[in-house]
Amino acid sequence: MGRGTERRAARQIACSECPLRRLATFRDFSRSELAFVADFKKGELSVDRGASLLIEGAHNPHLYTVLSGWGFRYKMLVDGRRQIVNYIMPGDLVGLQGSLMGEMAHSVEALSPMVLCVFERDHLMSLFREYPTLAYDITWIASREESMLDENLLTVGRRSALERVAYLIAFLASRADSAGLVGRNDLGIPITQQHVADTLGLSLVHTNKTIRKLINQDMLSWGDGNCTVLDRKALHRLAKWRDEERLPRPFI
Amino acid sequence: MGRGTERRAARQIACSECPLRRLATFRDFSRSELAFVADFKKGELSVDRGASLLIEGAHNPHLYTVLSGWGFRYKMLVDGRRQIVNYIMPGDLVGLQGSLMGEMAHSVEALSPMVLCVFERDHLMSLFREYPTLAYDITWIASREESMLDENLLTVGRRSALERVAYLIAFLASRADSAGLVGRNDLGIPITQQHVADTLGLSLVHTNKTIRKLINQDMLSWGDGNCTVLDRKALHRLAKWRDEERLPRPFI
DNA sequence: CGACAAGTTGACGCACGTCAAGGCCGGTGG
DNA sequence: CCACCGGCCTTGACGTGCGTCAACTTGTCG
Repeated sequence: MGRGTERRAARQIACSECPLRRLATFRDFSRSELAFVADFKKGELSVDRGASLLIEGAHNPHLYTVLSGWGFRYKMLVDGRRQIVNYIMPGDLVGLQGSLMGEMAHSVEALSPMVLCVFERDHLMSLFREYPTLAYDITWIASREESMLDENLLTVGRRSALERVAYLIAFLASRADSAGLVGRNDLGIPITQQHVADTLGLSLVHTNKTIRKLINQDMLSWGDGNCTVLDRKALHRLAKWRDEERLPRPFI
Repeated sequence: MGRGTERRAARQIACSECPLRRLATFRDFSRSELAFVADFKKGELSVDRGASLLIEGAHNPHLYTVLSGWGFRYKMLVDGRRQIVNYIMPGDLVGLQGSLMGEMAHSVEALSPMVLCVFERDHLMSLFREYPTLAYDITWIASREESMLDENLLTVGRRSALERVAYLIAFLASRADSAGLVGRNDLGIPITQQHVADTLGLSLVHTNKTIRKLINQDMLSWGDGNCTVLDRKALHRLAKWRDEERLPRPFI
């Protein structure tokens, strides 16, 4: 499928005991919804850091929900220029676009070891038929993705390099929060400066110099392929951040 | 609601006679689907060029489908920098994100006189409950929007100014095609160079110089707030365009 | 020990931004 | 009728934020 090892494991976590569902950020399911999802789930997929989950142009019979780990979606031009389009973390739905439209229009790669629930795309229609509330949730999730992309476009199109970096780091930290990735012994955001550059439309060198400025101002620290936020308020100020109300969100 | 006049008109076009539905690009409806949509529709909205349809931060009780005309979605930073995030044309759904998540995260403005079908967002859940095929369509539409945004991000982040302009014009021409806007006496794409600049993350002056290069190479022409494509292949080549399969698409 | 991935830093160049001025044209009002 | 204005496009001169090139460091893995 791609570089990096990968293996399919038998089901390890029952949906009823899904650790994500306990988090305050995610909405509760009715008993029957839970039963449907448990049946919808066909297995689990574990991949290493660097593994390709989905590849642009391919047809993939599966749909995933991230159980743990980080990843990113990206597109490439023929000559190798890469644009990271968004990041993926626990609770996110992966591969919906391919399920609906056939061919994937982007690739997905793991930033850390990941575990994903596997669903079959052929059963998606039955979800829509039998569980309108879940169908609504899926649309909600797609719509949330859309609004993240809008904001990322604003960032790449109209913010300066310094604002862009501040925004991106604050954005990732905020999402990590809401996905319940805080108190754990995860050391921070598992990205390299190359990822930052490819997300923000900057060169690696200029990205490095910009990050360094933020480090020198004690807004964040960088080490070992890991970024940690030290002064979130300062980042928000720099990035002209506007927080949105954060409602409990759905997840499949 | 915004600048520009605006008026609500009584229903003028019955869904069963919707001119869009006759186009090859849109999928056919069953009789009962059509009946539902006809009932879902609460009226029509006509606005002039320059009118604001939706405003960032506002709550709007409506959901729209574009019947005719062009518009665009945009976001702004506090200091006035503007980023156009996508364009809107016949057959597109407008305001879904606000319907699902409450507050609008972007604004929408008309590029030409527009007519829109008005739906009430409170009835969206009943659509999901009673017409899973329509719910599926809505999700499909959201997913299509997502893949357009992905591509726009790639453009703004990784293409050069010349590639960006070529890509954008080709993109708009292609969408206009598939929305059935060709043979009509519409003279072209109704945008100003300021719109192009705000879409591509460029300055107005540099945008102008870039467009001029394309005009001098007879790839397009510009006049009277209107852009016309003269050599689509050349634009595609320049933009490193990849065409996607174009399936019949849904529309509500 | 070499090889490679990730980060760092300085020197230099260019693609783009900014500033400034002017042209064209349709609309409005004297 | 002309005078004036504002929206849109155009062009030149000049400045700068970011890209490119190149070299070095550090850590890790074999």
